[in-house]
Amino acid sequence: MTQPRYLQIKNDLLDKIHTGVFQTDDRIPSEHQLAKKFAVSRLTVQRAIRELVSEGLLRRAQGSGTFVNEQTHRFPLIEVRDVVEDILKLGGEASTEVILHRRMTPPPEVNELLELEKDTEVFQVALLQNMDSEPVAYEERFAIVAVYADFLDQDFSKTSVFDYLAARSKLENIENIVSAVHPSKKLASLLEISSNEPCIRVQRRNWYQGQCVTLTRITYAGSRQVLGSRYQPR
Amino acid sequence: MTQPRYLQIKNDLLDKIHTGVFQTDDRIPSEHQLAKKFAVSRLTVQRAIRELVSEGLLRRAQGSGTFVNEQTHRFPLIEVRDVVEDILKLGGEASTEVILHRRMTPPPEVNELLELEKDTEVFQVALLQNMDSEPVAYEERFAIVAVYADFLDQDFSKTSVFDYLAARSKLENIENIVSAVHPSKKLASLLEISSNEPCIRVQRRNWYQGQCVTLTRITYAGSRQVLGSRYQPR
DNA sequence: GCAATAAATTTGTATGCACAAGTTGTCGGC
DNA sequence: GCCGACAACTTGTGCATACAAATTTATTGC
Repeated sequence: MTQPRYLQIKNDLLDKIHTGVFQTDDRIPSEHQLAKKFAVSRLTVQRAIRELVSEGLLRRAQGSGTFVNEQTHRFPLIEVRDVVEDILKLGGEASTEVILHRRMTPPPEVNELLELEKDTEVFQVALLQNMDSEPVAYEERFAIVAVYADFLDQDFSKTSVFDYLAARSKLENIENIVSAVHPSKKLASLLEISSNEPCIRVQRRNWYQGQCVTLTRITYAGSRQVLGSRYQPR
Repeated sequence: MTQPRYLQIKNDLLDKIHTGVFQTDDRIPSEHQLAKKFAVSRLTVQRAIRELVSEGLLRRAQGSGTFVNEQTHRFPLIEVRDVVEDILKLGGEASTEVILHRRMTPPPEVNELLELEKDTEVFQVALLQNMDSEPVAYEERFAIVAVYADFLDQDFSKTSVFDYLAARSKLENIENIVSAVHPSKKLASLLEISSNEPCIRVQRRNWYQGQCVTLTRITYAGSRQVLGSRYQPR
């Protein structure tokens, strides 16, 4: 069982990167040089390199060369799915209660996050996610009117907001911020927890064509709620 | 400015997947058929397909065909890096204080998480991560003695634990759990926060050869600390 | 010395071909 | 009816070659 040549080359490069023969920002030998060295065609070398580029270890610039990226040892800590999806996976019965669903002028704090001018109107939807009729998360979303014109026509107790957005694939850049907070009194009562119970809050912003188009804040119901993931590296 | 042909093909396939022309588990036309349809060489089609495979949208089986994967709309919410790395990126001055560094018999609760027999010894290290001499996170790690024999020889105030583990590449399966907690009294005093302040806690377990080999718990110092990421889909 | 030009280098895209290897379905023989 | 042999199909790997496009380096003209 011999390894394909492009894999041999890929592993050789990988090794040189990991052992420090190639340092960050070094230029690696050109495709032509590598092809000669390994006695293969340029295309075979290119395949090895392209895979390493797609895996983020190398970057290349036409006319200039191929360079080593900074090695950051990063891997996904959590992946975003729909809350409903998560609940269903756990075997529970999910239901969604629509608390708010309207057009409004956001408070200055939200305005700032959405990078909007003053008094611009946005859509707002607030949902309470239940599992087996027990609240698990409070979800609040703001969306730019101009981008999501049919927002108010949606029935978010059936279609998930996530699906609605994903179907339009208007996600260009996503920022996620996770923090721990105490819920406000109103939120505590909605989630049926003490206002002294620590909660995870996930704030997400999506950009489309350089503009922030949605703001989402999900607060999970206290310490009985965790976010988890499993991941196989390589 | 015309798009490369392999991209045109890729986008055409992407579109057919998103609009449901190709459903989950459908077999898409063979490379030969697509090559004929688009009037390009097989390699050009192959490149489009290979990229979609590496992005997880398609899967292929030699001799059988190329199939559509389930579309899960998932993307990384946060990525794990080293706390020290994070701090350095923010521009502050990072330092690490080693609180504990020893061999011990873990309490039953840790024993269970590591899936160990009673009275098995493990290495324990506890670190306090500082930024500009202000504590930002408390890091507690347990490692199986048999796997990490040279654990105690490491100076974790210099080499990060993450690097130590990554260099040995003994990570086969990783589980992450994020929760919100109140710190214990001892922890609150170490982190110099009130014990009523909500904190993010990340618990990570790594498996190697089917066995859980490390357990890590990082508690971030209260609400002045958040986890974030930015991500470009596609 | 400086700037425009030209040449060399390097990656980007694409074709056509060839053979290997795995999978599936068909056809015969029994 | 069942099983093996075979053919057809599909993906996997690989070569030689060509030209385009971007960048860097060398050269030329002033």
